[in-house]
Amino acid sequence: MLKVVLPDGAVKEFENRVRPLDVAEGISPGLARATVAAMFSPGTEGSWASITPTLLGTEDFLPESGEVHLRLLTKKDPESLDILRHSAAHIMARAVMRLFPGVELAFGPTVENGFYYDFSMEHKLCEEDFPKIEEEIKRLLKEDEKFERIEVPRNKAIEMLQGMNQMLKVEHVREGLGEHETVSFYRQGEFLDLCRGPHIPKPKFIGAIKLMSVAGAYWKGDAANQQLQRLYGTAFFDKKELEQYLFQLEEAKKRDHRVLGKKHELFSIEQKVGQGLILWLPKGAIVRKQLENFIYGDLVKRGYQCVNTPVIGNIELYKTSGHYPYYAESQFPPIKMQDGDEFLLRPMNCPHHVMVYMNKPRSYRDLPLRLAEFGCVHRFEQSGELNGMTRVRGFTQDDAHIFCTPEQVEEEFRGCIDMTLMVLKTLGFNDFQVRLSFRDWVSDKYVGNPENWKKAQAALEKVCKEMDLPSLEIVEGEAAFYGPKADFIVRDCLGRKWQLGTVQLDYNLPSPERFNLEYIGPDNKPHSPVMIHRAPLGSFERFCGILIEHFAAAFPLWLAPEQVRVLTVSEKYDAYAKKVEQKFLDAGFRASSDLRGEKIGAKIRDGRNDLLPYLAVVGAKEEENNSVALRGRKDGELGEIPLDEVIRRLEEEVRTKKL
RNA sequence: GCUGCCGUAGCUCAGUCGGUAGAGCACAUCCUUGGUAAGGAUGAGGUCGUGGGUUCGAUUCCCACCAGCAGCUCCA
Repeated sequence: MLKVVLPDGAVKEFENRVRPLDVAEGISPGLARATVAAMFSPGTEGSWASITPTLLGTEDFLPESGEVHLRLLTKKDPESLDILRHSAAHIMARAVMRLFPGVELAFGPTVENGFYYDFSMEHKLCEEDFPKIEEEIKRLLKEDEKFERIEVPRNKAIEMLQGMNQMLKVEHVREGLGEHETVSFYRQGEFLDLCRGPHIPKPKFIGAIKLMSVAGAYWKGDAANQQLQRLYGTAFFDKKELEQYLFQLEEAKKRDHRVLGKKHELFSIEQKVGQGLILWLPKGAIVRKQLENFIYGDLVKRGYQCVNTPVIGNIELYKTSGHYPYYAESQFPPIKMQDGDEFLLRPMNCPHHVMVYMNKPRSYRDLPLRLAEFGCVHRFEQSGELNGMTRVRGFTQDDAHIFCTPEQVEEEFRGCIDMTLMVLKTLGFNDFQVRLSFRDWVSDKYVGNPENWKKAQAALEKVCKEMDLPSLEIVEGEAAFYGPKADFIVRDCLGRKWQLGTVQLDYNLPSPERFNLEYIGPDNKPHSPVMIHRAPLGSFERFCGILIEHFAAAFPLWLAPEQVRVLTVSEKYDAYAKKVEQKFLDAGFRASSDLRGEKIGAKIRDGRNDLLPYLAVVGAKEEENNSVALRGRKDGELGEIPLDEVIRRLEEEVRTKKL
C-alpha cells in the first residue's frame, strides 16, 4: 500500500505500482505530459529516506509502499525552477571539473535569477573560458545521465570527501554539519558532490544553461577566509525563456541611472574631484531642488523645525558620541590644526543636532522636539563599494532627529513611517519592502536596557502592523547597536536592493554615557529623552539615482528639469515663441524655446529624446489664435489649445504631482 | 579592501599583427523657412586613463598605479 500526498495536501492510496505520470494525470489531466510530473518528499526523512528522496522521472515507478509527497515540476512553479537551476549548477561544476584539474568545490546554490558555484582552483577563470565550459555543459546535457541520491553516515562522508580531495567540504561536514548523523551526496556520472538536494531526475528537463559572469567570493562569506572563484549562470526550462530573460536584462540596463544620468546631463562624477563625489548638473539639480521643496513643505506641516549646522565638527564631539575612533576606518581622516585641535568631516548629522537640543534646558513641554536639516555628510566607503549615485562618499540626507519622551515614541514613529509612505506613494513607488530590524538577545553589542528594547520593538511592530505595510519583514540581529529600526528598501534596474528611507530609535546618544540628554518632566525631575533618527528619502543622491531608474529619466511634470519647450515651425514665429515662452516662465514653469533653423520634425524628435513632458508647436495659426499646438510625452498630439488653457492644465498637473 | 573584466573625440564605438588614429551623434559656420521622430554643405575637436619599462620608434607589448563595471565583503 502506497500513500501519496498530493500537492494540495489531499491523500491518495495505491495498491498497485504506479508512476508519477499516472498519479499526476489523475489530478490534472494533460498537465503531466505537457510539463513534467515528478516526486519527492520534503522533510520526511526516516521512512522516505530509505526509499530515495529525490525527484523521479515520469516513467520511473514509485515505491510500492510507504508515503510519498507528490509535487509537479512545472515551468510556472518557482520552486521547480529552483530545483532545475540547482541541478544546472551541478552540471556546470561537473563541466568545470572536467576541463580544469584540481578543482575543489565549495557551495553551489541557486540565487534569484540563476545559480552559482564557488570553486577553489589554480586556473583563473575568465569570460574567455565560457564558450569552452558551455560546450562541455552541452555535452553533459546530451549525455543525460541520471541524478542519484546517496546517503552515508557522517564519518564515511568525510572519508569519501578526503578521498576526492574535497577539503573545503570536509571542513564543512566537520564543522557545519556536526549534528547530522547521515549526510547526502548526489551523483551524476563521475561527478559526486555533497548536497542536500533535491534534483531533477535527469538533465533533459533543462532547456538552456548560460554562464553569466565570474567573480570572487569569500569561503563562507567571511572576508577573513580564502577567496574563491564564483561562476554565475542561469538556466531555464526552455531556450525561449532564457532569451526573454536576457532581453529583459538588456532593457533593464538601459534604465541604469549611470547611463541616463550621463545621457540627460543629470549628474557627473569627475576623477579630478574624487571618487564617489557627485556633481549635480543643472538638470539633476532641478530634480533635487523639487524634492527638497516637496520634503520641506511637508516638514513644516508636521511640526518640524529646520536648523543649519556645519559639515565639520571638533573631534571631541565624535569622541563623546562614540563615533570616533570606533568608526575611524569609514571616515575621512581628521583635519589637524596647528594648535592641536582636530576636526572631523562629519559622517552623520546627529551629534550636531544633539548639540542644538543641548542649547538650553528642555522641558517635557518642548517635546517632541523635531529638528530637521538637509545635512551633508561624508563617509569614506571602500572603493569597491562605490556605485554611481547609490553608494557615494559625500551625500546629503533629508535628515531629522526627534527628541521625545518614551511615551511619545510610538506616535512619533508612526508619524515618520507615515511621512515616508507619503513620499514613496507620491512618486509611484509601489513595490518597496519594509524591513524591521530588531536585536538578537544573545549578542552583547547592543546598548540600552533590555526593557526599553522590548518596549520599543513591540511599539515598532505594532505601528507597522497597524499601518498594513507591504511585504513587512522582521529581521532579528540586524538592528543598529543603539536601537531597532525600520528601513524602506527599493530595487534598482538590476534588481539590487537599496535602503532608502529609514527610521531608527536611539537609546545611546541621549544616555549618560554619551551626551546625557535631559528634559525636566512634570515631576520636576530630569529624564532621559528618546531620540529618533529618520530620513524619508535616505539621501538625495541615492534616492535620485533610484528615482532616475524608476522613471527611466522621464520625470513627471513637477520634477522634470525642463517642463515645456516651444517649437517654431519657422523663423517667422520666433517673436511669438518668445512671448509664449515668457508666459510659461511667468506662470512658474521651466520653459525654453527651440528657435533653431531645423525642420519641425527634427525639433520634435529632439524634444522627445530629451524626454520633455510637453512640446508646444507654434506657427501662423497659433500666433493668430494666441494658442499652441500641444504635444504630450505620453499622449502625443493634443491639438491646438489656447495658451491660457494650457497653462491652467499644466498648473493643475504640477499641483497634484500627477504621475 | 578582495577577485575578474575594462579605459581611444563631449557621447556611443571602430582601428592600429609596434611606424603618433577614424565613424555616427553632439558642437560651430553657412545654405534651406520647413506643420508633428533626423534637409544639406563645410569645419573644429584626441599627448589613444597616468607613470615607468622593452624598442630606432609604444595608443598598440610588459609592469605598476588611477578610474570604471560585475560580484564578494562592508554600510554606525
